[in-house]
Amino acid sequence: MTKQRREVYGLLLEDASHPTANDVFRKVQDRMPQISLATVYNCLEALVTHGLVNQVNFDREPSRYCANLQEHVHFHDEASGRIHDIEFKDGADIMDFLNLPEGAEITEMELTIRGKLPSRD
Amino acid sequence: MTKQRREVYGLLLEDASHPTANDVFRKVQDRMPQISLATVYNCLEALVTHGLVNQVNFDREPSRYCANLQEHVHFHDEASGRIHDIEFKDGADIMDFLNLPEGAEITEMELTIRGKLPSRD
DNA sequence: AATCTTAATTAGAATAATTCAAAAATCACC
DNA sequence: GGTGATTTTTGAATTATTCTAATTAAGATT
Ligand SMILES: [Mn+2]
Ligand SMILES: [Mn+2]
Ligand SMILES: [Zn+2]
Ligand SMILES: [Zn+2]
Repeated sequence: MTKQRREVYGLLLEDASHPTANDVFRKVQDRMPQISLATVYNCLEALVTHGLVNQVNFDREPSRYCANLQEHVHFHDEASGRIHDIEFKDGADIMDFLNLPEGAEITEMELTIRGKLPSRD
Repeated sequence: MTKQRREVYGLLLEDASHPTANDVFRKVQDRMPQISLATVYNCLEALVTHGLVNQVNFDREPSRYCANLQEHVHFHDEASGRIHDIEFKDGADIMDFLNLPEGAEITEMELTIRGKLPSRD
């Protein structure tokens, strides 16, 4: 854990907005004006490799980063543009919904949903 | 439907390997040597816009294209590198597994799985 | 058939997220 | 405090995709 990695990680822990590498760069710059974008990419890669952070991809958009380690899916709200974490119901197992061939092993799963959330007025 | 679009679409109908734009380009060139990569991108975009073809994204890899219009998810086999279409079980509804907020509307959903399929020996 | 109209294709340049390479800085340990 | 390993920094390279401008093709109209 270097200073820069701690800074990037700390930001992701308190910012659940699923920022892009560039978002992270701009925000970390407030506290470390000399940090470079390449370092942010390096830090994010290190955090992802060590399993502290998830890299989240939406279509061909820039990758976003998420420090929520709970298994969850991503809901992309078309109205606000915001991304929300959605958890599975207790006991839900995705294997129960799919016609997977006998003996298939799942390493990793990514579910993203696009839609509208009810406005909070 | 232009000649080029028909050619690209025909290829995708008979090739379920989820080829990239570049894969499509190389294969269509056999039958239309003068076609350009930009045209392949244009044709794919037109087919996607008109709902005949799905654009499939895996992490940050190049987009792949799929003419299977049945609702399905993608299983990326780590051993072979191949992508397989997996269907939902009858009556399965993803909303039943998720803690979605009251009133959320789903426009679109994408589920990709990475794992190992049993080898077919 | 010749002309007009519109949309599609082509070739090549531009874009933008990400990665890479080399040099400078930092760190860990003796 | 020196030495080797790791990280950061800067700036250049990469690469999938998009854009631009010019050309071609396809239909419709005379
Ligand atoms: Mn963002
Ligand atoms: Mn391919
Ligand atoms: Zn998340
Ligand atoms: Zn498919």
